[in-house]
Amino acid sequence: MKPPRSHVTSFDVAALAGVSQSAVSRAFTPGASLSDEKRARILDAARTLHYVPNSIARSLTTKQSNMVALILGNIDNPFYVRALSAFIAKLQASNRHILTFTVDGDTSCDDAIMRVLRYQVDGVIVTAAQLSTRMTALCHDRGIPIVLFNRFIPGSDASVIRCDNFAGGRVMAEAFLKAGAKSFAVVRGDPMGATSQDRERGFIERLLEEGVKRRDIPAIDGHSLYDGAFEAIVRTYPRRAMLPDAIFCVNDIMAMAAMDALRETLGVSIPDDVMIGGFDDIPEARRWPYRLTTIRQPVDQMVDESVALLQLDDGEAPVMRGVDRRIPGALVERDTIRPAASGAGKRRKRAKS
Amino acid sequence: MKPPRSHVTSFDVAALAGVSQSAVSRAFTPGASLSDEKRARILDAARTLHYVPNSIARSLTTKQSNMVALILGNIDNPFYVRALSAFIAKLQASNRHILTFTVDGDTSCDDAIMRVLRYQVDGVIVTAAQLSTRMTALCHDRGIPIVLFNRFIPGSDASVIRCDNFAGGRVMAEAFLKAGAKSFAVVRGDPMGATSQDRERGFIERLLEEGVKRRDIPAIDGHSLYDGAFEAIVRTYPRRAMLPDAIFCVNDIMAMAAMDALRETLGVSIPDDVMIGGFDDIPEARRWPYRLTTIRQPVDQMVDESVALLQLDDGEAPVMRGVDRRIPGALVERDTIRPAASGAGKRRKRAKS
DNA sequence: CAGCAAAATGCATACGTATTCATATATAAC
DNA sequence: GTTATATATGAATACGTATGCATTTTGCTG
Repeated sequence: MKPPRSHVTSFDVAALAGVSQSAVSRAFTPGASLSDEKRARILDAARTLHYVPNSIARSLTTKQSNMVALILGNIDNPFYVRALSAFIAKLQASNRHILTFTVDGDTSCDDAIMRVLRYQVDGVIVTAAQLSTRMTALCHDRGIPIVLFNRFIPGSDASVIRCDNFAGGRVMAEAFLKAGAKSFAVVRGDPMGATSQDRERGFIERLLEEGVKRRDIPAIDGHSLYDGAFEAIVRTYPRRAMLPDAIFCVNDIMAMAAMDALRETLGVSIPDDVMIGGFDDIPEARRWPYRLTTIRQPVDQMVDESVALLQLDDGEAPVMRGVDRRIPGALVERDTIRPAASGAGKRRKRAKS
Repeated sequence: MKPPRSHVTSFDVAALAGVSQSAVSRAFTPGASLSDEKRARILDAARTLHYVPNSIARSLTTKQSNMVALILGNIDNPFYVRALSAFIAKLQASNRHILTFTVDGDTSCDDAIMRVLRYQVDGVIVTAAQLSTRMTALCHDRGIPIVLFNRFIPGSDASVIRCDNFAGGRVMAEAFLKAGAKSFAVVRGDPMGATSQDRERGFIERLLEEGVKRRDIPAIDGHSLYDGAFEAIVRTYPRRAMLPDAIFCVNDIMAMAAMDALRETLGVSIPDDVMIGGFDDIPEARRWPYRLTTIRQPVDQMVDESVALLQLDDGEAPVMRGVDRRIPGALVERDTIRPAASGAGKRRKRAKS
């Protein structure tokens, strides 16, 4: 029925334009030495033949695939969707192509890397997934740069770009203290993940300085999921009297889950009965009925720096390793923490941000 | 510093294992004729040399890149994130790789297709983006199957898999009618998009049958965005008295926006003061405080059928064209439409779904 | 017009694998 | 043991492009 994939090659175009195949190749290579007249004739011929250069063949000779692998876990968290979106836009703008993988329990990140290596990708970005140091070594052997986005793997020499989670945790504690909170709790994500740990540790450190006892800051496991946090909150606080003054959730989806759970099951009022703090500043956080006070991760800047670290434009540069860039986040004050001034005041509408 | 990308090739492995390069190639090709003893020796050699087959070179000879392009617009809508996630999982499971593109106003879908064609992808899936018929022709010429996910482009012979949007609209109207609604409004997305139009048309058709006058069903443009719908609702209903009995939003994010807007600005109670219907059944729709009654799109089934239509496993099959598969959605009854029985009753909690 | 640098062009080859074809070896049938 | 058949193996080549090198053409200076 259909012609068996009739491929138009640079030779066909060359024949039609009356030039050599080399000339055709040069016509599609910016900066190559070729007269304008000939280039025009070639492009004309290419158009009439519907010729499209074959990137696969190109990659074979140049050893540059122009592809970047993006390995993501936990796509349920809107923060990583936001990051994904930013990565795609950024890489697409520089004419790069994105090979996307998702990993979870079943498909380990190492598997994904192994498959990606076959494609000679120019770089690998890993977000929200675990990665063995053996794999980073394998990538580095082959000269493939790899950067961890908001992940830290002890003992690995992979580069990492992350928000300053520790400092962010401290800032959140400070905000609670200023608002007059005396009792606290923290809802953490993956108890083994560096991201969750750092935020929690920063938070606790600041409270300890204020004389709060460590055992008075209970940790609740929300597993970085909406449902996980919702159920954990319901289980932990069956009665309103048990609530602390302030709950720090190490990311926004869990904060939203906590708010939903507390309002639905106990009918509590936020921030009057209990204050809530989040982390990430996902788009949903600013919406009614949440208007969540949170720490904003500068996603775009983090993405920019991640891509820059790949050094895609300089094929000869040695791969960066061991970089650990911590970018500060910023407190976004909305309606889930009482304003500092008013001692125990009424809820007050704040300017939209 | 670093060795200039020392690539271990099948020749190196062949030399170490004392066999020909052909044998190495066969060792990595399932089903190839090769003795077990030799295969084992080759795999051993490959392991010690850290050899990884080069898929680029492989693709060049086989003309099968094992890559599928995924072109997505409107990644702000969680429904498409959900679809993306399903596509990745599905394709990954069959050892396929995904080339991801996002398009919006700036980068048109046609541009993305042009870039994708260079990579000899085995198939293209387009979700939530416009596409010229010229491009589908170009793909078909090259034997590349292309399927539109929840899009319909009149005059194109690209295959499309979509939810039965028209029928879904009718079902939603039916649900409103059963609940006793007498006045209506519809919040639409892209007024030119077939998806939005079909849902709206189905909805209206059913109401016309009931004697409702067309001019009594005002359309509000929400642009398929949370913010767009929020503002449109606020603008359209400055006073509670102006509200209809029921508002059908052609997708869930706009329904959530409508609920947020109405509750925040007018303090209305849903479904007592106004009933809301959505479409998609995104994960957020079932959460408190929404618990949205909506039409569920069977994402997984739609994704499965889309991938099946690509016929990736049969390189010789002629590309399917002109298929238009409409998969029915299902009404998910939650708390934003009053139960049918109670004439104009109190809000009643329903079982979690 | 000579002389020379710079640009333009074509030829030939490399990139790393899959696969066809021919040959060698093992297996089966009688 | 002999022929027929299936299987294993290697040599050689194709896939489509980029690029180093040699050669020709152009442009420019004196």
